[in-house]
Amino acid sequence: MSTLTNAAEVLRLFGSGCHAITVTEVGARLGLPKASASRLMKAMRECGMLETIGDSRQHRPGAMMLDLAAAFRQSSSLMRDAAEAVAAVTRQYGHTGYISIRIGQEVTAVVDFEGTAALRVVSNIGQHLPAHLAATGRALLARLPETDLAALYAGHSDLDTILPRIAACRAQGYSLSIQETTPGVEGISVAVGDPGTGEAVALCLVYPHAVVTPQDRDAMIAALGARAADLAQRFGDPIFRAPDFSNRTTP
Amino acid sequence: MSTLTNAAEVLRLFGSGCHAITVTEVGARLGLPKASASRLMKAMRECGMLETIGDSRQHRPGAMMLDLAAAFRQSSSLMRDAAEAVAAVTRQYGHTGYISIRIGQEVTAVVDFEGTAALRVVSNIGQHLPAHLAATGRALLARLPETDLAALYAGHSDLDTILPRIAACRAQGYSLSIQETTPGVEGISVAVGDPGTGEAVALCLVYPHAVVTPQDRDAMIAALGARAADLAQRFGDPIFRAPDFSNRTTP
DNA sequence: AACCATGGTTCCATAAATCCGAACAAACGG
DNA sequence: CCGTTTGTTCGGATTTATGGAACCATGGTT
Repeated sequence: MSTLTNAAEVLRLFGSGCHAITVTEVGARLGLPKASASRLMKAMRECGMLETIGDSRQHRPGAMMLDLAAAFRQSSSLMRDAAEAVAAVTRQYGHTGYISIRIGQEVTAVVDFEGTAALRVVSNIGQHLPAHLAATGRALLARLPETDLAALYAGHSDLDTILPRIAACRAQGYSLSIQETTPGVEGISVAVGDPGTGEAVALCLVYPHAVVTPQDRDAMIAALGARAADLAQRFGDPIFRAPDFSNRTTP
Repeated sequence: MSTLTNAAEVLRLFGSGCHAITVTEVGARLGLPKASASRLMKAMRECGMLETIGDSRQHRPGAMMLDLAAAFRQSSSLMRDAAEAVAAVTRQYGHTGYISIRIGQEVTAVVDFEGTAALRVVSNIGQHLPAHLAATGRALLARLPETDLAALYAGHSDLDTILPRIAACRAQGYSLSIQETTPGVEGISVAVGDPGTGEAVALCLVYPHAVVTPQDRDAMIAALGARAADLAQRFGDPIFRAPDFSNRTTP
């Protein structure tokens, strides 16, 4: 089914900052003759997968993607309930929260809740980060058996630092990110899973480093952990480990 | 391109509460032989458009839809800026806000911002409402020339009530919904457009009817209208009309 | 254990769609 | 207006998609 594959490749070009694209660009990036690119994108327009922006030559994903992303979120009880839990913590503390999932070596945000606090965080839905470099990613990786983790990162140049860091996160029950992905911003994350579906999500809060004391931070970790523990009990997650403050690191 | 059309039809089944679907259901709903449905969905799984939920037979849209929805939102300066404007009003008043777009006779939400107030609103992204029955829809319809509006609703059974209602909304510069789509909930909406791309979005706030006084409501309408006016000026919207309280109705 | 129903997958000959380069059309900028 | 760039259409050979039949997997019943 080459047409479907080509269409998916076109759709996959939208990411990493690419919100709109022309026929010529698609042809160049996918190595398609311009006639093929033009015809494919015409067909994708006609079935709603793409749409043009006004009368311009720029194409973007079609509006149906809003429905599809919503259906994806709603398809999982775990994601739905985790989102509710994070929303509640966001309301409680006023900081931005979100839930993330892992896809291979990357994490991506599923839904976010903007806080009322001073920090304005651009939504990171649609962004993919290396999992080991983000609090959410580390929390999710910590759920993997050692063998699976080693296999996932086999041959990775930073293997020496990744494995111990994830192990520390696993022992601690949460992960912390200090100015790691965004200057001035700290993030805390706890992951929980559903053995019935094999899914796992990371619950996360982000806040400005400068305005949150260590005591505040611990309170938020505890709140996030309590919500996650509730989810873990509800879904019967055998891997879940509640945050443990007795051995502090920044994994 | 029949395969692409079929794939799009499969994807379009996700909506109106359908978050997951099996091969047999797809075959039945699209009138496809089960062999065709099976093969099509297998190909869609392989290119990431669909994924199964754990080991079950249930299929959902693939996670790539999160990226595509984000790209859709980011592809439009108007949507981005309108979202920021609504987020600010949500923070200011604590009520849930969102922006919507119109697709034919329907409206759908693009992005929402959950408030801190008592009202817990389930995200309506992924829901489609008849435009004329929603505040956002009426605000957007009010932007259409009379002839376009009449053509859009030609033959509609409620034409006698739709046209005057939209006209009233047009005269007033905003629309109001009182317990119309959700019991106990009121919504206010103002629409603004970008003549460069031909796009229009409705900015909207929803709040519990019981806790918001008419004075509060007017203040929120004014705040939303001021933000929309700023957008209208920035994008050069010749149709925009600021909220006008001198002739109150509930259009 | 054998059988049945249900849901899903694979096979294969035929039908339909796709492909690419060339020709053509449209849009843009000087 | 003209030249350049971008995008679209055409058509026959090639590739892919199709549907019914056969097969497979799973769970429940006798």
